[in-house]
Amino acid sequence: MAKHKHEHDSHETIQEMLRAMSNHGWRITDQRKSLATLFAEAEGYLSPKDVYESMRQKYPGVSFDTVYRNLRLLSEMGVLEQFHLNDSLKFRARCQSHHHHHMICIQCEKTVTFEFCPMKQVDLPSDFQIVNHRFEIFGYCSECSAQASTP
Amino acid sequence: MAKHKHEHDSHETIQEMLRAMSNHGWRITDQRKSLATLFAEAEGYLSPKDVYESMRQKYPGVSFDTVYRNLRLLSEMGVLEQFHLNDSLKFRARCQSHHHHHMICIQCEKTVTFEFCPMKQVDLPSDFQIVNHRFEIFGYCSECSAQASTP
DNA sequence: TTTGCTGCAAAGGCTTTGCAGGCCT
DNA sequence: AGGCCTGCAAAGCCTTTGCAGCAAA
Repeated sequence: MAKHKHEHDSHETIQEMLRAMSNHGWRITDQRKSLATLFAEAEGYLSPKDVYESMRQKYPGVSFDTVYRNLRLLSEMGVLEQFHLNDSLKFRARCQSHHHHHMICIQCEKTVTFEFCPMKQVDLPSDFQIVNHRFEIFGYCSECSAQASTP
Repeated sequence: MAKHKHEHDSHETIQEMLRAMSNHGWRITDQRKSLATLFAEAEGYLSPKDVYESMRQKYPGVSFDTVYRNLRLLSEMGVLEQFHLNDSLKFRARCQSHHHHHMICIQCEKTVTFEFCPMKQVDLPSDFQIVNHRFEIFGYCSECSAQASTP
């Protein structure tokens, strides 16, 4: 049941991503379908290399520059978001639903969502013109801390 | 008076940085003195290139790899902190005094400190083991927004 | 059919590394 | 005097770009 729900969500996400590309006048190629599928099913962050390796399994002929080109295009379009984790660039599907923040596991790099947003509480000098903000909590998710405590 | 105070702070910071290096058994070279001075006096973030350009004025013979080596060593030691701004790596002197967060001007890259920390308020799942957190607010500082509104 | 997209290859940045000589301690 | 640090040079990533052929619309 949970599994079925997850598959449904992934399928929705894939369709959304492909629709977004189409709306921007982009062509839907096999490579881009692979890319959409990959990010819709990913639970954490993916590096360009991760993306290349994964795509190559389903689509052997893919090249590195195509990966980079599409990662960049999708990021500029707001479908993916970039993030620097351990000094290397990573990507994940941007959460389109509503505003929230993440806890990020520094071991497996999976993310856990929470609703609290500090911007509602913070009191700031009025002469600073706010554009956006970041708030992330780093640590070990339940699975990784369980592993660490059973050596 | 304010100027005098600032100079005093810079001087303190330089001494702290040099002492930290010395405590770690590192040698105090002219290049490292330049580096310490530069970061103690900088108000915002500096890229490796910025650092190289600035150091070269006071110390013409400096090389790029020395800049990188020392930036890395100082970061690992906790004297400097790294940050990705506009997709490029930047450095600044880590605030040693007390815990706080920053507003960062996306134009001039200067930072404004504020005391509010969201970790006191946020309520999280107990099975996530927190290690650290980031909270930054991006926008235009008073000077840059004033410039923007007078074209 | 018409562009846009891809793969190939090569170039371009940024950062790191090996080495001999010089400087800090 | 000894060993760390530097500058030079070159290599090593990671990422971008030019180009001809192919594929989506």
